[in-house]
Amino acid sequence: MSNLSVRGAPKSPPASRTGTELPPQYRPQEIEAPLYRRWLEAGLFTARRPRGVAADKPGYVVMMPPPNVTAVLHMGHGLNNAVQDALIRFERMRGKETLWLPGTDHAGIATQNVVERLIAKEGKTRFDLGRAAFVERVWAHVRETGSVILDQLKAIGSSCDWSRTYFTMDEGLSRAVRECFVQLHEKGLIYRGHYIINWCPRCLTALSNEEAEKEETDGRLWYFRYPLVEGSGAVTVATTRPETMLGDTAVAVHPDDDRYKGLVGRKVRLPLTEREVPIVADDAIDPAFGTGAVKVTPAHDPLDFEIAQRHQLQVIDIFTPEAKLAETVPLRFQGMDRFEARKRVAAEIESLGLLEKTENHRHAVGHCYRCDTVVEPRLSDQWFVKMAPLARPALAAYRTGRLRFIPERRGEEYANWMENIRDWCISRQLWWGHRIPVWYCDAPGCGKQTVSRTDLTRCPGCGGTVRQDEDVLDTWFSSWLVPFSSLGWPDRTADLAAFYPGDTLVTAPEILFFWVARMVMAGQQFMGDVPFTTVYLHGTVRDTQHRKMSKSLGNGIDPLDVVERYGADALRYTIIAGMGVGTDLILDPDDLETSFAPGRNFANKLWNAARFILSNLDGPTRPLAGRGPNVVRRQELGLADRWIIARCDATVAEVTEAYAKFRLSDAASAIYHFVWSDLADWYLEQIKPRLYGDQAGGDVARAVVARVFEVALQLLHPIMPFI
RNA sequence: GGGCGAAUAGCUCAGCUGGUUCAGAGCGCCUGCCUUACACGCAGGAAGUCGGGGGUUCGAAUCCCUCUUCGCCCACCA
Repeated sequence: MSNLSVRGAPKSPPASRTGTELPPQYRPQEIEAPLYRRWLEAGLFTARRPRGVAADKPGYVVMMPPPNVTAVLHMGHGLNNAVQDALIRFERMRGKETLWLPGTDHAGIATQNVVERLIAKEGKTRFDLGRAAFVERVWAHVRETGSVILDQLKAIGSSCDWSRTYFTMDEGLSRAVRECFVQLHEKGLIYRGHYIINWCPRCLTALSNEEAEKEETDGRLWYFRYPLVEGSGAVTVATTRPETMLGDTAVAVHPDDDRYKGLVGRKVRLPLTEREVPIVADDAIDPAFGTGAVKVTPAHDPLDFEIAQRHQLQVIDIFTPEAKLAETVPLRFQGMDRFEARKRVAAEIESLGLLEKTENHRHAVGHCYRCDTVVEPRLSDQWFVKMAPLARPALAAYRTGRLRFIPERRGEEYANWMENIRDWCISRQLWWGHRIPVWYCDAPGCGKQTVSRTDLTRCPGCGGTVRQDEDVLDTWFSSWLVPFSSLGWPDRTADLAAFYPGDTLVTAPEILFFWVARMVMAGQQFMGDVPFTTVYLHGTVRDTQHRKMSKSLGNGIDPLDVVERYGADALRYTIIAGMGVGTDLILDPDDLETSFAPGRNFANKLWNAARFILSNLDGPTRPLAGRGPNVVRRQELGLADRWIIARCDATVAEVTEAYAKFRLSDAASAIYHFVWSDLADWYLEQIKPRLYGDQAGGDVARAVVARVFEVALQLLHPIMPFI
């Protein structure tokens, strides 16, 4: 907004406002929606002249983090979009061609869960409907409710380019997903493997490492004695999961551990199963933990699985997909829930006199990020993306400064993740999502596996019938492409040429790895450049006890409630003024009045200042700058006039810098103080005698106040666009 | 276990490169005011050993060390 200046040439003669009357009461409800409609009708948010086409106009592109298609607006969205809108409006006012691209995410697990709950009310499961009917049901739900969240974003004033709105399951974006899969496969970066993955026994699907959220939990460490098969004595192992001992196929010790030197190669008899399992030596064992001897359950622990591979151990899967005990365990345990089995196994071991002791033990346990169920490590066939080759350029982008983070420290988290990257499990045992584009030939003797951009009905090898992989892709496998798939990729569209790479990504730190980091990797891989150059990570909305606002805690605030009561401007001002760079926003769900007082009071103040000013602009108003006989000459300005003009210019500079540095709360408070303390409390009071006609200079005061107030409103526009 | 932040008025937080906008803002609180824009307001006011301790410096909320307390991210010690 560097082109704003009090003495700069006025865009429109203030005289045009002469005689305007505002209603005495500030009623945002009556102003905001009609104004928003006018903006839309005028097409003000539609990016028209892409970069390259009109090279004289620099661009500014922001990709909205697409909300889940079933989502309803919460304060997190409110904060996220208030920030984006402030940035996009600021750059738009600075004269850039802006694109703020909105969309929705099909949100595989989340949406499938929602619809499953819906049909559960009819007493049905997805299996009752069958795959095709269930997917159709989800589509129906999406068609019906999918635009709710976007309409809600409009209510808070978001100036998105709605003409380019996308959905991650649109035809075009689905094509992008296929193209991406095929290309990565061709480069050897996608593979199918038999590994231990994180499994949610409630959602019945694999999860990525990021989707299994570690939570520190108070647990227990049980010490079990496994008797030696030959001779007397026993080996004591320590475990946090007694139930898995039913799937043990070995005991492992460190090769240099003198305590067990003579035992390696011998066997123990596994209690409860009477299975004889070997004692093996493996470097992965930490002699310092527990007894230094570890029970090995290859099917249910990643480390144990690796040990099993090194020693060719038997692998026994003891769980069903629901994490109940399977037929591979003694009959009395079969069908038992894993936590019930934990108690039973421990109790039986104890009754056999084989429980040496137990200890309290705090450790991290994975939980499903969608339903919070304790994740079960499970051995299965899944598709993976080899991540190290993708991470290298993404890390380089950060190291070279091409990509930066606000606040800066988040960059180190990003780098740390990139440096320790692990392969990405992308297959999900769900029905809602992009189906994996792989077809298997059933013909005897062929068995060919084909990865294809187009649907197949016949095997390209033998012409036999094929069946498509049953699984769908991780939701984030479409999200990570959004910065270019939403612009038309893989086609070379004008939008893609014009708007890639974008500029700023505004999001919550929770999805730094899920989404942000992967977008950078995909951008580098498929477009040869980062998708954005600045990542602004804002804080979280919390209640007065600093708990994250959530539906389950019932401590949320409905932003639309706030809009209804105090207006979108008040909501937005409160959010932005209350939020430091990268810090959390604390609001009291039980006291909206107090929580939103800053915004509400300020909006009301502005309204009344405007009323006062407009009601006094009844005479012909003179321009402050420019040419002509009417222009206010410098000598005509009084001390107060010169002071408020100086303050206004200083505020313009301060606010412009604050916006440009993403210090939105600084911008908000600078405008607040200018309007309230300088303009309202001092200047407006000072000019009253002049305006009321009993002193000279009323026309000069009118000229000054009209211009100064106009500038203040312009400065405020990114934050409070309606007023 | 590794990495990183934060601690300033009752509450939420500014304070960016050590020094006259350095002890600030909003809310809350106290005292007056329905002064013809606004009581969602106006004029005033009280309120902080800047988490504790040590250091560097002419000078520290700000830099260093240390302790305490909260928080975040990462992690295959079962």
